[in-house]
This record gives sequence, C-alpha cells and structure tokens, in this order.
Amino acid sequence: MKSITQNLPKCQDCAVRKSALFGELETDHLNKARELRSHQIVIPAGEHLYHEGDESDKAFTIYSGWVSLFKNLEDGNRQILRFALPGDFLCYKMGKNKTLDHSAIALSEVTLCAFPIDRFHTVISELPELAFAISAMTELVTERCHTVLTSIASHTAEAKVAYLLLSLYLRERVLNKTEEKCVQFPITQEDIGDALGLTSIHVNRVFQSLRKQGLIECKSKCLWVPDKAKLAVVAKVSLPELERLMCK
Amino acid sequence: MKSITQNLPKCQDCAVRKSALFGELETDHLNKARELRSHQIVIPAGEHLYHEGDESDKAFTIYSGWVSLFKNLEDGNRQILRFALPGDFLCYKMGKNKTLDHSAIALSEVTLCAFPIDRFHTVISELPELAFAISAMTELVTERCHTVLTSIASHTAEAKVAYLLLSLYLRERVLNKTEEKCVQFPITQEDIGDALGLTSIHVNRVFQSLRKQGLIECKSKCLWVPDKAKLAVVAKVSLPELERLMCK
DNA sequence: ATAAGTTATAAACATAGATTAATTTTTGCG
DNA sequence: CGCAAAAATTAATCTATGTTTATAACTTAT
Repeated sequence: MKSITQNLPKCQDCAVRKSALFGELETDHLNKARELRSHQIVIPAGEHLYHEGDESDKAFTIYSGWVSLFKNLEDGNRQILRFALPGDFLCYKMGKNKTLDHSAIALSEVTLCAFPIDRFHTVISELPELAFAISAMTELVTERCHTVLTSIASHTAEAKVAYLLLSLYLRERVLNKTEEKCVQFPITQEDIGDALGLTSIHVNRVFQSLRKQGLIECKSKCLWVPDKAKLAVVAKVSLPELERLMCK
Repeated sequence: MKSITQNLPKCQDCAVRKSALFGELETDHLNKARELRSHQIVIPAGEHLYHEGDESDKAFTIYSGWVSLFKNLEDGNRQILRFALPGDFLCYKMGKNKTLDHSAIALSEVTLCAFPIDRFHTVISELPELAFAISAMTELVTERCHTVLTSIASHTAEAKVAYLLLSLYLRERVLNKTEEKCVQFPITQEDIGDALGLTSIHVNRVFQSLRKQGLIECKSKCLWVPDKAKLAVVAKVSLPELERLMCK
C-alpha cells in the first residue's frame, strides 16, 4: 500500500467525478469539499481496504480499480455484498455507530481518494448539500441492494448471472468511454458464485450456456455483451430501469 | 384510510420513540422536530401505504402495526424486501430522486405518524443532528439488508426461515414489554416464502421441522421462541450480533 | 350458523443446482 | 522460458427445493 500526498489530481478534472459523490455539487462547494481530501492510496490486487469490525476513520472514493465488499461466514465461505467501481464512495458512516459490517478487498490494483472522517462531519454541518449528496448515494446503493436481493431470491441461476454481468457491464461502459468492444472485468467465476450464492461450477455451466446463446463473450478479464436488450430478457429485468439504476 | 389531526399523542411520551427516528435527539431538538409532524393516519390491513413508482411527498414513522415492503415481479410474484415494525421510518428520500423503488402494504391495521417532506428538508438544513439521525437509520437498514442477503444467498431453507423468525421475534419482543410468552406475528407462511424466495409449501415443511425440534411455537398470528440461542444456531447467526442489529 | 375465502398441511413426483473428483487451460512469477 | 498456482472446464451422482394436486383447518362476512 502506497500513500500519495503530493500533486494530487484536481477534482474538477477528475474523470469519475460526475458519477461520484461530488458529482452534483456546484464548483464553489466543490472547492470546499475537495479540501477534505487528504491523500491518495494505491492498493495492490488482493489486499484488504478494511475489515469487518473495524471502526471507520476514513472514507474513500474509488479513483480506479475494482473492489469487492463481502462478509466472512462461519463455514469459511464468504458472501460478496457488491462490487464497487470507480466513483463509488466507501466506508463512510454518518451515524454514531462507526463499526463496519463488512470487509473490502482490492480485485485489481486500486487507487483511492481518502478523506479523514472527522473533518467530514464538521463540513457536513455547514454544507447541507453534502449531506444530501451522501444520502443520495446511500439511497442508490440501497435500491441496488433491493434489486440484487430480488434477483438472488426469486430467479434461476441463469437469470442471476445474466443480471450481475449486465449490471457490471453497464457500469463499466459508462465509466470507460473507449471504443473497444470489451470492458475490463477483473473478477473470477468464483467471485460471481460468492456474490450470487452459487458454486463456481454451476456459474461455469451458466457461462457455457450464455456463450452458446451468443449473449456474452468473456475471457481473460474482459467482457463483451453484443446485445444488452437480449441479455436483459434473460436477466428478467427491464433494460431502461437497470440503466437508470446502474448509470445514475 | 382515516386521518387524525387533533389531539395527537406527544412524541416525548411515545412508546416507540426510543427505537424510532427521534430516539437520539435531545428534548429541545425533539420539540423542534415534532412540529414537523402533520397528522396521524390509520390504514386497515391489506391496504397500500404507497406504490412503487410513486413520488414520495410524505415520510412516515410507524406508530403501530406491521407493514410489508415489496417489489412486484413481471411473473406476477412479489419479492418482499423487509417487514417494517413500529418505530420504523418509511418513504423518505433525502436525494433529489424521490421515486420510490418499492411498494408498501399494511399487514395489520397500521397507525402512522406523517411528516410532509418539504418541511423536513428545511429543518434538516438547520438541524444537522436530524440529518445524522436519519442517516443512522438508513445505515442500520442497509446493514440488515446485508445480513438478509447473506442469509438468502448462502444458507438452507431451514436456516433462512429460522433467521427471519428470530429477527422478527427479537424486534417484537423489545417493542412489546408484556409478559405473555407469545408475541404478535401477523404474517402468513406465504409472506415468509415471498421474503425468502421459497414456496409457501416448503416454508410449511420447514415450520413442521422447527416445531418438531421444539424451536418455535407458532399459530394464529402469534409466535414464541422458547430458546433463542438454539434457534440462532439453526439460523447460522450469532445471537448477540443479531440482537444488536435488530434491537439497535 | 353457514358459506366463502384464506391459510395450512400432506404426499408424489420432477428438477435445478450442489458435491465430488479429475483434467485442462490460463496466469503470474523467478 | 519454464514452472507452480490459480482458474476454468467436464462429467457423474446426489439432494434440497419446486411443482402439482388435494384436502383440512381456520377466518371472516352475511
């Protein structure tokens, strides 16, 4: 883990800002908010950002890279709660209880913008816009959690996998404006199983089937969805609704 | 649906206050916050509180009764997201997007304290404590959602049912201080199935088994758990952690 | 008190997905 | 480049849960 405190990139130039916490703030508010940022952190793939049970004293915005948020189970398995992508705001709790209910691990090399939490609190008191912006993000995460719960509880394995792949594909597509047909996709079939409550073996079976149907192309950490509408049908979700939810 | 605007009960005497939104506010703040309340609403069992897609213009604290929050699926089924009990705060969104992502229906006769949302916003700006209190509740709901997701995704039907029954039993126990061994439990086996992604028939099989093991007694809208620790083992959850999460 | 609608229970059968175990392919590293 | 570890793939078997169909026990309203 490497800390960077000099020559930080400017928030107003940041590629992920529009989809991040400060996305809706006016420029003058932005300058005030930016002062909150203390440093950037670079974390190699596989390393923890924080552990379940830790007290949060920093908040992070992901600048680049993918993160997995999960709970460890008594039987040695883990339940992945969600995958966090650039622009996502992690590890901040406004309430008095600062104990974190889950762990976070870097799936690829990750760069974070870090904010000391105590400064945050005082600024929020003066800047209600920031409180509203944070709450808006929390509400979005909760809505996403509701749709994931729905997908996991009431659909087949094929629909669940299709739902997860499509969600992540849509998010990555808006973040990364390149013209390449594939987007980066740094998770394994086992990660997908841990997120959906399926074995990696069954995830593999579903992958074969989705590939045969021409719904996905996926290898070596890359994903391409030739026809999003078709995959949405298999995922049993309305594509416009999913786009709204995933791309803000 | 009946509206009450006269002789409302006082917040400082309210039986559910300590577990509700204003629970952590000081008395002087409380008086300010209480002015937000416009009226009480009584809703008969089976009637909707609001529908998915509605724009929220009021917020509610449940004063008495149980509510089911759910999404309707294309195949005619519904996914219950959670059951809301007295003290729960519903239907408020701080962010700009006021569209509700789920519906709510009364499971028993429900009395609500209603707050017009526009007044709320201005008060929050002046009273950061209220913003923190609301966020603390949202964070609690999110953590509960994480544990439900975990239970649904990675445990057996027996563990899921045990988890849900124990959660609700613990919540109802702290709300209702009576000495009766049973607590009210106004939901059907089908509701439980809709919450956990199981058929009501399989929920029934699990009920038989839990009863045979002496882990629950449940009939005519009442529930008794003779040994919470034993049920927690079946639910694959740590009882102290669940008690913290469910009883605040 | 009776009828009508819900909710719970029961049993037989079908299947999606888990489990186990082995093999192949890809990735990362010295 | 070549090795070791991780990830993906395949196949055989097993089991938890869904499906279907019926009936019984409650609730609620007339």
